[in-house]
Amino acid sequence: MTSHSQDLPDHPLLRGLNEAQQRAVTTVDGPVLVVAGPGSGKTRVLVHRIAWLLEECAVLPEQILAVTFTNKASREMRDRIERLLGGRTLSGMVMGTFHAFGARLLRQNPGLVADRLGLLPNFLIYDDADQMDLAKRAVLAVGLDPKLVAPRRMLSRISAAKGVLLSPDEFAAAAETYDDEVVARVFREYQRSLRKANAVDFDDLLALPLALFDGAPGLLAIYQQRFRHVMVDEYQDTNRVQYILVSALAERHRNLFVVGDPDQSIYGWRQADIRNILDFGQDFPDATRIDLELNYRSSRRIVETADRVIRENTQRIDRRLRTENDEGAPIVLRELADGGHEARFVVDEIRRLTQHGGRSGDDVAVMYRTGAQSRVLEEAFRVSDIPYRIVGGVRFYERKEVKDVLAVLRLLHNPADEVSLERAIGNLPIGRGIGPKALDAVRHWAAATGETVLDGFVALAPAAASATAPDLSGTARSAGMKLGTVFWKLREAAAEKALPELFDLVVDLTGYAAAFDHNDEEEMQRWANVLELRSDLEKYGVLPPAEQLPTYLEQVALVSDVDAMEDDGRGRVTLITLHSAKGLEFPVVFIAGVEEGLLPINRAVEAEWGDPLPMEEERRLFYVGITRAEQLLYLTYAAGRAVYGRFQPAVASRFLAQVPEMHLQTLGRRAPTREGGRSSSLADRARGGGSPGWTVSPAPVPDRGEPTRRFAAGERVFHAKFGEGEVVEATERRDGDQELAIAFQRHGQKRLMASFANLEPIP
DNA sequence: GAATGCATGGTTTTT
DNA sequence: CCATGCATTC
Repeated sequence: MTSHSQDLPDHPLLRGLNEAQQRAVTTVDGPVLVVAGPGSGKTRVLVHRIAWLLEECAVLPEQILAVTFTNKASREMRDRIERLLGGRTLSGMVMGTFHAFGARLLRQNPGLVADRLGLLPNFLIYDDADQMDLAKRAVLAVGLDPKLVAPRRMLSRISAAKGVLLSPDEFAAAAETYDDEVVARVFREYQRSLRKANAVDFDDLLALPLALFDGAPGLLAIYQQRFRHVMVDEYQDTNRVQYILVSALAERHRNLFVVGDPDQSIYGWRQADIRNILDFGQDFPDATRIDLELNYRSSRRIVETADRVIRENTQRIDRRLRTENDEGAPIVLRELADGGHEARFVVDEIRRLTQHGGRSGDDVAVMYRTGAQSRVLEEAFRVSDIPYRIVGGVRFYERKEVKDVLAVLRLLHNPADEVSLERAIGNLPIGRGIGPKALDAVRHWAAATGETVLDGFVALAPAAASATAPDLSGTARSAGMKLGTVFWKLREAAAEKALPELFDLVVDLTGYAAAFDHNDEEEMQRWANVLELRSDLEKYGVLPPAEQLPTYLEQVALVSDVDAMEDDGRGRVTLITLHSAKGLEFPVVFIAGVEEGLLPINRAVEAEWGDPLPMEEERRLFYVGITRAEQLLYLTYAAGRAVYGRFQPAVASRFLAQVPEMHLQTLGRRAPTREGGRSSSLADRARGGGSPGWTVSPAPVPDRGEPTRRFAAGERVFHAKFGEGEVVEATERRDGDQELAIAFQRHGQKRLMASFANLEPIP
């Protein structure tokens, strides 16, 4: 156990760090948990710590494994370490996402992977859309109707199962309900066809390395020996498999350093297990815990608001976020009539800030809960003169025209990829004339010969001079021959041509290039996307020819939208989901759609009674959004919104009730509605109550008919959500209501309004 | 087998 | 509203 901070208080690598940060940097032995609030300099700590290990502790780059949440984060971290160490080489240091690390591990051990897992070295990583295709085919294959058994739901059940390392057999054995059995059947079929396609999904990238270690303990020992220091960022969003993976890797040297913030855990739906961080001390009893609570990012008003909002949650480590920053500007709240007005307000306000407020567009981000909200916002930006970029939305690599071309490239790399084959046949001109019947015949041939389906088509090509060929006749045969010939030619080209030239041949020979109507503006945009793919490919020319295509395909599968986000100096405003915004920061942040049903999302509202956890996750999401802002924060919501093209009235989010009135500036009047006088809108009620702010929780509308019972301190009460509790304090309010502080047995102390809480006295 | 037109249902969040 | 899937028609 050595701590250098006492010996070297003024080391260059520690200069400018506060005491807690210095401890985090210099505590290099044993397990360490850093609980880092937003803006508390955790990236700085990670960067300095790695530099410290290399400079002061004689650790070699290849002995370090650092796992980040996005590739962008790891890129930035690597850059910063390099800058800090002035050009010292970091080669050998492993830094990237869990998924990238898993993929790399599998790629580095092709022999074992083939032996133990039955995957050939050219295996592909299936993305979300591929997984959907596969799940749907699995549903059909087990004789079920995809309309009744939603493939998406199957996929999420399968993912959840894989997230706790269950095989299809184990899942089937544990099935309790009929629905579980259905899932089990689909799961088994899904996994079978995934392997048959020589492909893995995202969950496999985490689970298969563990499976490999199980079957080959020697391999695990090599990695355990190598990684003297294992670091994990955004630890609150790791799932059980990721936890097991890092614990296994760090087992020998026991230098596991994790950084996270339980209050920013927003991936519960992806099996992220908040227990990983909450129970770290139990899992590693000798762990050092370091808290970073001082926020350097945001104004005091923003920090206090965030702190006040998150304190409502019951499932958290009690701590207080603080800052020494200036008070800053008030948080702006604005109600608009609908989504369109909201979008225009945002755009107008940004125009004002950029034209008269000295802001640049890239200082600004607009955040929202659901991807669907980006549509109206984008519309408003498009008609404005303000440049913008959307992070997320329809991903580049998921665009139909891009996926079509990628399908061919993937087939050239992995001929077993039937999802891509079907896609190519269905969407490219070269697939014309090949229907289900023809495909079936080729499948039969493939099953009989042990070849792939694609090879069945190639066998039809005269040039291939194959001894056997699928039994086809008539138009199907000639169509199959054409397809086979194209792939036969493309394979030859793939062996000798650089990627951009291969691309040219692909779009040419498959007839895809000719299929775009040059007079149609939309089609030209799609063609432009296809061409963007080509310029993408040009970057891979520096690699050895045999590695170009595989490296590219791997990159396509593992790159995220945030990763691809770059500052191009054009001053673009960022439109981004709250989830994607985690880890980012902007001087100016707008959070749009702060409404019941949206933030919190409907599902969480519906689940609330039976399960309060989703609601708490929604609140964390709001918290993440607030804490992205450095100086200016705008919160907007609409009195109504088009859902599925139908107008739905909306109510301000309950979360707004926690925004301290003293930090709030409410802008403008509410747009006129046709509802007449009575409205449950928060703004209306606040005005009606005579005080210009938020004093009451807006969620449930009080039943005016019943007189509210009065409560006194010491009285025992029952609450539908929080259960039994005791009134600690009862304060009379001017409006005749009571403000109660109640200590609940299971959920801690809460402040509730008597008229809203619906409390039952317990005698 | 392909093109066209109608019906239906789907929106959390992503590596 | 929009994307997808199915039925109808050629």
